[in-house]
Amino acid sequence: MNDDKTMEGEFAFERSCCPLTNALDIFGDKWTLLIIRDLVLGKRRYLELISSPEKIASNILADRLKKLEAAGVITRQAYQQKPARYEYFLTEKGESLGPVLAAMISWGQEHYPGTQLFPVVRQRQAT
Amino acid sequence: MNDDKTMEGEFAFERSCCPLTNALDIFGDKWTLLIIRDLVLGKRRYLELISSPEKIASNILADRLKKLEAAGVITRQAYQQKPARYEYFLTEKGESLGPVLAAMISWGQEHYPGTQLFPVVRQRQAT
DNA sequence: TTAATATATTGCAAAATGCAAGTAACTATA
DNA sequence: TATAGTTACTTGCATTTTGCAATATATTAA
Repeated sequence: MNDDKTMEGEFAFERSCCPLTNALDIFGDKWTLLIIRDLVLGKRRYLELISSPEKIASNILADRLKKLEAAGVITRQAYQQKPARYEYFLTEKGESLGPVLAAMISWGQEHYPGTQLFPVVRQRQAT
Repeated sequence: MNDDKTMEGEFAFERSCCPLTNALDIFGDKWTLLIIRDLVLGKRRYLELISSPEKIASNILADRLKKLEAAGVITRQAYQQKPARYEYFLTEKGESLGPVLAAMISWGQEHYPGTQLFPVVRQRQAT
């Protein structure tokens, strides 16, 4: 494995000690922030996430949910047993991506006229 | 090809009309925003860009520079002929990514202690 | 003549992505 | 009872992207 993240001290970074680089190592791809967006909009379940208009593939969604949970950005809670069914929620670390989303949405709206954000699915709980 | 970007009207988007999605279609990967970061820090030339500690591969850098120019995020200017050598600059569209970088850097610094931004290479021109 | 510099391109292996189909454990309907 | 539907995935495989090393091109310097 040789996973540097288990190292101690000041050199435990995958690519560099740049904060931007370490952020991109978590969500630097075409799908991860769309999942975060959907959770911010109130989506919680697999079928809700997979129903977004970008048509994420099922295996990609499952992979990203695992990685985001491992990174501490989301958690999942079983809402029923037999069979176990889960809902996904943003952690505080995930919630704090709000300004990142806001900045990117603002940039997109400015430079790609005609784009518009999707409606909120469900009102989120106050923390 | 079937490239929707040549279509007219309200349906000319690759994946969806979401502003976040369209932003991610430009810089949703592990490298593009690092190039933007370097340009913000004052880097201009190929060797400067390729010398960053993340060790971007030469073909990836060339590919991203082409795509960013096509997207109107950067421009290049020859600083000499024989042989032609280019410097890369952010356009206004590229400069306006500042708040996106700032939000991501802030998130990275908050959640990945020990990260620190690299020093400015060269003072940028006032616009 | 040889080396160095700057900006790439090429070839190929490895990894990530995309698509379709399959699976498991139920629940609802005929 | 049998059949179909729901939800949350997993699997297999082809395509695409990435990563790494080597090569290319034009020029200047030693």
